[in-house]
Amino acid sequence: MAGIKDVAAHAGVSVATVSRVLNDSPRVSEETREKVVAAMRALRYTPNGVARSLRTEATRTLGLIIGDILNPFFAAMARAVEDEARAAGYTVVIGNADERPEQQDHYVRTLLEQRVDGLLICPTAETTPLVEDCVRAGSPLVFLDRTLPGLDVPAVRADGTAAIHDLVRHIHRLGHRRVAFISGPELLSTGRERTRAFLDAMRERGLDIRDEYLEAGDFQAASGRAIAARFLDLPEPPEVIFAGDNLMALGALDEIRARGLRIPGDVALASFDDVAWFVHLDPPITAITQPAEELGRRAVQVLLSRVERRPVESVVLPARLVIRRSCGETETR
Amino acid sequence: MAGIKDVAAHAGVSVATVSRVLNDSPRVSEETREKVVAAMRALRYTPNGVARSLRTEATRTLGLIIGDILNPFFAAMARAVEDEARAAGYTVVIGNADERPEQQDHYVRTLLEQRVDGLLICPTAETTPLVEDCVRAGSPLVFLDRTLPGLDVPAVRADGTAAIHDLVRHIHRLGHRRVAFISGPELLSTGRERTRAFLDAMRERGLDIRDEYLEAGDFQAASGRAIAARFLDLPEPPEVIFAGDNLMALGALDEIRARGLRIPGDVALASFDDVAWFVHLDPPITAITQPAEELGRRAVQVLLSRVERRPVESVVLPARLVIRRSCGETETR
DNA sequence: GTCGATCATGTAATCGTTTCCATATAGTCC
DNA sequence: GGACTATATGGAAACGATTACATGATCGAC
Repeated sequence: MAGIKDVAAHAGVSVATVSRVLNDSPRVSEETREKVVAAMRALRYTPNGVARSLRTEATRTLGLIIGDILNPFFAAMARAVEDEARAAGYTVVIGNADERPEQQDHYVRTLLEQRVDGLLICPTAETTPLVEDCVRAGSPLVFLDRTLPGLDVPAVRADGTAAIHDLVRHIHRLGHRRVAFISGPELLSTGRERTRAFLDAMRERGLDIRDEYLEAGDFQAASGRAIAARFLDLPEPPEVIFAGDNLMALGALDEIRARGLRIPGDVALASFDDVAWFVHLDPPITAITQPAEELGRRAVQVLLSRVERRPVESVVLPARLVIRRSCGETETR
Repeated sequence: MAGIKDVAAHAGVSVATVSRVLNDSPRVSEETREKVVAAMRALRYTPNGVARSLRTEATRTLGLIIGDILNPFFAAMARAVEDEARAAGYTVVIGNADERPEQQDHYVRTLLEQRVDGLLICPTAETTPLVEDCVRAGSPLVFLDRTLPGLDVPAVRADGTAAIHDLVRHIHRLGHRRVAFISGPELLSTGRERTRAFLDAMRERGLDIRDEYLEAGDFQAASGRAIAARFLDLPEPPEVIFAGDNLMALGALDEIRARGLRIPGDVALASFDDVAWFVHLDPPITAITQPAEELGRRAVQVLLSRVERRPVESVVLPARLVIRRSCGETETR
């Protein structure tokens, strides 16, 4: 493959000059520039980004380590990250951590070796020593969606507290009293936050929370289904099931359907995390929507601020309740 | 950041030796290896992949240029590509072409500059000169899901012909005669193939295809909805609407629901492309499922064969009909 | 006509690895 | 004990760009 030397020879100039036209330096005459451009075209020259990166210590590449690209919420964030990065002239390398700390570490290591300019991580449950090292070493790191306690890393995430309060009020006004929550893992900041908000909101409305109405899943569909089944098997089953993410809501939905129960007549359903097809369900599912795209975009902006050593602040965006029909139709009060 | 030189100095050996332990060369004594490993640990040495790539002319990186990561079919392929690549020791750079040839070109150019070892492309409609250049230059290229006519590039894709014949038979046996097809763009190989298979299958069963029952969308939800609306406005609307991909099926579903029509009583619905939530709909949607994960995995295998200069062949996997309830319950014949 | 400024261009060092070749040491064989 | 081989290590040249510094030309001002 042709290199800068070949172009220089072909155009009858030095490599320095070729490099200058490559980088749009003003220090080169129009005439020479044209000669060089012609030579590049003739030789089908493609600049070697690897060599350039070695010299300039910048790869114009961002790493994104994500739980699972199949989860529509993550997919939407990934998409936005990609768009925003491209707009800023960066490409992004995606790593699926699959919620496994060791796989997350694999990607942190690999991407660091590839010398990405910055790293966006949706951290899995545990803080790993490797991540701590990164923080200490000052690698440009930004957490996305979730945070890790005790680490001084800027984070871009949504806060569902207000939306959960709204949801509980909505449910309450609909006349429901017994509401069960399929929570997320206690180890994830998002899981903790949602459980706490739910409990607070219930207490605030004077609704008691029975122990058997609160169980933690793992943010995957199967756990949602199993927990919903246990709720429904209770001597006094809940009137409402609120799932802590879209996949567990899906699992709960399956269980409800499998039992031939009607929503919201027999049991109401609500979900944290909205996904496009909730609105196509019958009835459409009431859900809390997170601004996935904006999270992705903002995360890139924050990360690029860090990369360029500008001051950086964490970002918290509100989630929002979207009332549809799966909890009931008319609010009474 | 510490480099190989620092490690060498710290361990009291030469850079060559450090490099050898880095690459697991057998030509280094156990004693020295330990000294070097200790030095690496002490200095928190992270190998510089950029420098290594420059020297070895290999980046252990694959590029994946895809229509839209938000489309669950593409997301599933991307996920599989990533898994398979990781298993082989590669990372994946993803580019969203968004069905725009110029954006596809942007990524081809960028990834080529970054010297990815191979490129997986889901080509957009038109063949661009840049892609032709790549083929001519012999860059390791594999097409995924779609092909481009007249280019000698291995492709990994699904063939829906048999499944479409099965679907038409299913519909026919259910007693339906008037079936309309929302086809994909004529410019995409998948669009063409599905239309042709549908027409063939209909003819084979002696069903006539009225012109007004065949209209091409762009594989996006909005076009599916608009075309479904036109079908339903016809003096004699179809008994069945078959959508050429999952997003257009979604659009059609919206239109049907908006009109308060019942599925399959008022109009039946079927979709090319299955997505997880079709089964949660009421009624569950009859669909043709493509082996997205296997396509992704096989594509990586084929691409790596090319990269390693082993012989390469295109792969065609069958799509499969999944009968659910959206076309009717009991087949008569 | 000389001086200095400005501009276009060239020379060569550099980035952090890998790897070819050379070299030193030890071990084996006759 | 000398010749040879095997083994462990080091020196230095790549890889393909960027860039600090040097150089020669042109030009205006005095």
